[in-house]
Amino acid sequence: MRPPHQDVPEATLRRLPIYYRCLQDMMAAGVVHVVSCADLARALGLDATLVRKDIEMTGIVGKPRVGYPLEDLVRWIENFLGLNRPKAAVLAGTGSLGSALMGYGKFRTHGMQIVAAFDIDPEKIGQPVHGMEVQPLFCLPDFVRNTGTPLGLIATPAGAAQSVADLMVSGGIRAIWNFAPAHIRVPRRIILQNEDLYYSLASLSFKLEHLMTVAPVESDLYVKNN
Amino acid sequence: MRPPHQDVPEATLRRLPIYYRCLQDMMAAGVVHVVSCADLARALGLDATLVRKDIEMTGIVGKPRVGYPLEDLVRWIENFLGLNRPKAAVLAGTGSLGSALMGYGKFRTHGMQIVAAFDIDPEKIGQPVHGMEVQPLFCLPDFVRNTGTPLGLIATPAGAAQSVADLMVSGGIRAIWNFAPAHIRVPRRIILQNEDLYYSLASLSFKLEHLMTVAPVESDLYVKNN
DNA sequence: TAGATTGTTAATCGATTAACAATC
DNA sequence: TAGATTGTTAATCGATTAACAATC
Repeated sequence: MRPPHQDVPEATLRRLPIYYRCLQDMMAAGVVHVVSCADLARALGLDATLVRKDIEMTGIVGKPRVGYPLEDLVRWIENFLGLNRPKAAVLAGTGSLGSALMGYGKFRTHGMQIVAAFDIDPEKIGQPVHGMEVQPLFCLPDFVRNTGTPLGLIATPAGAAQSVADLMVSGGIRAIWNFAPAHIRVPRRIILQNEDLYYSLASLSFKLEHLMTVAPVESDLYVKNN
Repeated sequence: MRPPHQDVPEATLRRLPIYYRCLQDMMAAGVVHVVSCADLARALGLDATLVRKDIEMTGIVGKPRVGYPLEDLVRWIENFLGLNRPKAAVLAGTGSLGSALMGYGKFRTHGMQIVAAFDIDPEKIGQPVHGMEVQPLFCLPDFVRNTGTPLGLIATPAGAAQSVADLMVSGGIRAIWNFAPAHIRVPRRIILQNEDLYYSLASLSFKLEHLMTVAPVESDLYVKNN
């Protein structure tokens, strides 16, 4: 029962879900019932020691010479990440993106359940979106307070993001998942995760221009001359 | 004209777009026309030296004692990341997410333009989505080949993601931006960027359970006892 | 027993931070 | 000139990789 549960590196936190999906796929395939770090590393093109360290963070104890029982490992990661304990979430903004988020049915089995949706547009308020009635935005803080909802999703236009974040914070939200293309500021105690497509696009754009040329031989020579 | 344009750290590539947006906001506010690394660092809660190193990667030369002309800096980052040279992109999958992506009008001014949309559903083919006629999926490879489109977006269900990726690769795509919740494999030369919400959700879930308690004093004592 | 794999400790590598010299 | 900020080099820190001992 080793894990400190503190200082789990961000990088580990990014990789564990990848292992999780890969292991689930293996389980679905049903070919093997035990998996070693080397197996996982090979499947994902990673270093085996890195995989082992990551997996150790979950606290599971494996069997030398054998590996980890596939199903056990899946459960440990699931439990470690909390994917089996869905967090309630409120959604602000029911445009195309917000609506798409509500349609992601599998969020519930992956740690989150959207329990209410809010919008400022009178035309949308009262209308059902994916079977849930849209509520007026000003009701959001009270809803968060009264239900103790820990997580808020922002899927508004950029201009509204900061004020919506403030509303969430005023209601006592603990974490914000921001999909609006805007930089928002929140108190230090709030967990903020930005899912900004423009940020992703920027690095993709760079790579496409610069990294992409795994150049043919002549060009390689040219490059070396620099 | 210093930058190697090779080995730009991933971390730098993630932060530059953040600076870019912040600087644009400053420009819009119009209060200042010159900015120092310390200014930027303060605005974003980062270390000033870190900001300077990142900015140096773009190759811009600043003035000691003064800083960087705001507009110049914006242009340098923009040019460095290639945001001013839109890349053509094809979209596969025109469900709610794909449709939302097509609706992101500002992609064009941020490095990407969706030039064609594909789907396998006969009901969607031929229909317009955001003013663009959906084409049958089997036409995708030829389209990519004939137009030299460098970038492919996958917004299909998980089950279809790998085969769509294969189609894109067969057409000669150079980069794939994958929004489907699935692990896909591509040849090493292809740039692959995953935008997997389940991965993000997993780390958010963990933080919500474990990191969130910036605990009151008694709890702090308790934690120390571990 | 022999050998493969885990668990753990040490070495390496890269990114961040700190220190300082150059300069407007 | 004095001082703030850039540009650059050195120190620190953390994550990855390598080495090895423990174990089934």
